[in-house]
Amino acid sequence: MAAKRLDRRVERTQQVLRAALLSLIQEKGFESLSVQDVIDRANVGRATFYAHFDNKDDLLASGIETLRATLRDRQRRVLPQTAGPHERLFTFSRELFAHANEHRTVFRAMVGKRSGAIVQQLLHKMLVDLVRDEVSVLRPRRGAEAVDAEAIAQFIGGGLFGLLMWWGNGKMRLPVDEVDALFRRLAIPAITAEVPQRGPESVI
Amino acid sequence: MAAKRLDRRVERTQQVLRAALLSLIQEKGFESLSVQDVIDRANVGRATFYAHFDNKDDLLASGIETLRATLRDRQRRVLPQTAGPHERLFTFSRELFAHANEHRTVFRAMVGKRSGAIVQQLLHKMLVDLVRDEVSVLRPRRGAEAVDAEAIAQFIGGGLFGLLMWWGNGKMRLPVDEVDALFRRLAIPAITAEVPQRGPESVI
DNA sequence: ATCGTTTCCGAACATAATGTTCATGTTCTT
DNA sequence: AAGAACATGAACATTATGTTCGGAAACGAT
Repeated sequence: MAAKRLDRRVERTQQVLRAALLSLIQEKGFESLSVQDVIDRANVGRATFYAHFDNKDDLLASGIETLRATLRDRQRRVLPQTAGPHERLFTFSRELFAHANEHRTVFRAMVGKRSGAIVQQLLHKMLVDLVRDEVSVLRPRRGAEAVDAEAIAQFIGGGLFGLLMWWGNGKMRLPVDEVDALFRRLAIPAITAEVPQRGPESVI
Repeated sequence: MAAKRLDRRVERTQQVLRAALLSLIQEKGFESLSVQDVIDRANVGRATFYAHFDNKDDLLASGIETLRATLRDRQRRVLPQTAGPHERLFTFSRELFAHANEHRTVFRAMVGKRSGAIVQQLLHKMLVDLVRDEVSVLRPRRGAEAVDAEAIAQFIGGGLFGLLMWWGNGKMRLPVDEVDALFRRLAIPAITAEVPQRGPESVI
């Protein structure tokens, strides 16, 4: 947890490596991109790379971690402005779509057919985590429902992922607000349906 | 479309290659598995492999195609027995979960952490396709709603994928019927919510 | 400013997989 | 039975991977 102050050189090289990866992804996609490419672009010794990361995938994972942090910050910055409890559920989704929209070039390169699978896997996991946070807060532990809560998180997280991929890889014709609204319209009923004794409105 | 009668040899080698792939996946996972491994196990010449498939991934894709066909057959066999219209929506889901349950060893090896990303990508796509078929049938084209229909398919397909992964990679504590029921409870409200003028019951 | 430590470099190296080619032999189909 | 289609296997060029090591440079602390 406690972020130990890292050696300047370490921070610098890791940063430059992530940057190189990002720029290369936009050019060639993740799959067709070698460690050699990265260290060339980053101007970093081969041995140095392997001193920091196990391989390509490890570097990517570190990059995704950065993204997650960025999204958290965005959300924190916006959260105090949203008053209604209706908007408070899945607050992150709006920021997610907005972020994807702003960096659409990078986004497309990352999750497009060329870059593919591993990136998507990591993104999927990240989204499920985000959803789980909200779902578990929303419905405190009540014994047997714990299983269902996780299932719901998996379902909605997966759905969000699918929606995001489709929207992002398509022409992105829908504006951010509309995809987000669409997501909410799809996700919220799924939650409420799992609590039959309450009406849809009482959940928020 | 029309399945041309293939040369016996062709059919045989492709089949033995797919079988070799499957058994190897269970041992090492898909990622850490070379073309060399496959052709050794299959007892097939190197040149022969590349005469049939472009690479590992291509072979895998062919395998998934087989799976899809299997599922289709299962569904066709069971469909006439299901009477109520309630069970007619997403009929394939039950067969899907059942199939995963029967071949849980293979399933786990395929989509587990070791095999990973590409397999999941293909499976995801397959599920979305299956869902789309049902959703588009359910709500015929009505102009502007076409966009939404695709979005719904993506959402539900993604959700199903998430659910399946979670269930399959976990301890599979829930019986088949319950996961399936869970899926329906989550998916169906998502559909009906998109047609506000109708009540939840009228859709089925 | 110096000193001890950490990191970086860069080149070399062993290993391993990839995808192609070709001459030859085998097995289909008709 | 004959010609076409397929399989073989070995060789080959290419490319990437991850590791090693001595020496140089940058760092943090005092």
